[in-house]
Amino acid sequence: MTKRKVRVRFAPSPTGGLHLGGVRTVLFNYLFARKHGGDFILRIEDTDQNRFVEGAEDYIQDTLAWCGLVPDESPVHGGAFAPYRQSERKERYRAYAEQLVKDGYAYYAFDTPEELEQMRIQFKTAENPSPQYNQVIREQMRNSLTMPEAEVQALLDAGTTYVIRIKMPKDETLTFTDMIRGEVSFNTSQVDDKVLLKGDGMPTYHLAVVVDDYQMEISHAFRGEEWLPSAPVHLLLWKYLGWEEAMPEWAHLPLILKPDGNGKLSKRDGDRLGFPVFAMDWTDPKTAEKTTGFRERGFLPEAFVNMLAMLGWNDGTDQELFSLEELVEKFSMERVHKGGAKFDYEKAKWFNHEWIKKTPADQLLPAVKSALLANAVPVTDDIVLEKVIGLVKERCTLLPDFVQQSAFFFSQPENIEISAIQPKWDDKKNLFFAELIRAWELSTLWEASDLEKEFKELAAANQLKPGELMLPFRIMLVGGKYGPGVFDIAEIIGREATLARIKHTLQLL
RNA sequence: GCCCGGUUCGUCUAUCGGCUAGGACAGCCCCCUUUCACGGGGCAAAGACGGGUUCGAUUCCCGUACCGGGUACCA
Repeated sequence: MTKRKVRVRFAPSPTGGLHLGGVRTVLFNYLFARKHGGDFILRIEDTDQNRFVEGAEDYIQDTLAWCGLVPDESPVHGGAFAPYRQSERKERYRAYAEQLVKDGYAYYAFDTPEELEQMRIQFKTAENPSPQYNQVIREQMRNSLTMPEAEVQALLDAGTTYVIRIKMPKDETLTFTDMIRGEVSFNTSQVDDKVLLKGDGMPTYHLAVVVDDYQMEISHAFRGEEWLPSAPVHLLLWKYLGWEEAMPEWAHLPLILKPDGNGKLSKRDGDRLGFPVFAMDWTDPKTAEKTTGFRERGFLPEAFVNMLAMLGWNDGTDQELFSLEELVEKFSMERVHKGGAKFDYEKAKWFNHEWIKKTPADQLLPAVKSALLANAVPVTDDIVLEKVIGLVKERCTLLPDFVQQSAFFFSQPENIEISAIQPKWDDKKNLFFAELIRAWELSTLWEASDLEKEFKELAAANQLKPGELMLPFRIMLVGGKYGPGVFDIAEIIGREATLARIKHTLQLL
């Protein structure tokens, strides 16, 4: 291929939330574009007016923004190749379809949906459960190949609804090179006469994708593996339209599969198995059905993107944690795996945990703060919050985990799990804490290390093992058996709160 | 059915003919920590099957099996 400016596109149909596989396709497009100094385009493929879903396009834009995969050109970002919605490009497609008819590469078909259905029933056999509108069958259908020219013209003049179908040649071998799979071949006799222009005047995907990729000067076309079977149609269209030289290079990405059983991952699997499939929350405007997304589950976009990149790609080393910048630098389509990958939510969580650990507390702060506020944790002081985050983040896998791990820093725990200490509670311990209160009321220092030293010295003086006292102390401050080191907690919540919590619990015992 | 694609530990994967088949997640055990984690150490776990080609195949070729995708006036 001649070297030309790299221009790639993500071309979703706005029919609902953006699924994992979709975001991964975006990611690979984005990485490839950035790596080669090219452009990343978002094009909305809304040629099926029956499937239009309110809000879906905004959702796609929001998802890309959240992931940090912002397009250079899109319906909202504009660009030199606007418009970027196929519905707004409608007028462009018909002329090409008509041209194909004129050149003998396509034809008019007047079959009604009922007639098509009847054809499928009529020709259906055990060996051929789904008959196609192909080189053989088309001879028996109502189209400009079988009907006299005058009749066709009369139908056309009368404004009869028709579609334009591609005329697949007989027994030709079509070969192209897929960047991931290498050479792939098809025999045209196995491919049916796909509809190019629908009865409502809108193009099908097949026509639209070729026309738009050509007009938008797309250099590389990446899409899911489910498109591989229709590649010969696209190949032929590029050829018939006379644009063969400008055809993009193709890469068909492997599918993301269900964790259990078989088949490609669907939203239903997430509902069934309890993990997100969409990037962000999505509410179906018609059914009001709500689906949770990775963002709302508490994933960091960095982790989400990192996880997706590793689903089918690796750099050949053992490295698994990559920032977006590193991915841009190291990504190559040739290293994308051919086989589908079963989605593993546990591994996805691991990525998030790793990213929470490696992200500095101050950068985590906004996300953590909103998670805490959403759960009625009264955070006011960002300085304190930042310290807390630094202390607890290694024990948080998802953002909401910060709620349990840090709520007690900001308010006295409501439930004190005294059952954890009561069985082994005695007067000696009671006395120890009474003395501890007195000692700490007077102590001039209030740092974790000093507190721990005093605590242990006092324990020794009372002939008690520090270990026996640590859990009770933790329960007093935290309310339960969790959280970071107790003396760190005491340092942060301060003398007043520490002593108040000890006293409070002592009264319960 | 037909067409296309795929096939390494339970899962994600490394290996571009030399392998005692490596890593990660999950699992199990130990240490650390008298919370829970983090961290450290260890165990267990794989080349679908059958033929070739080759001194040598996980790697190349063929067949079979299995899995996936497609087979719409949906993308």
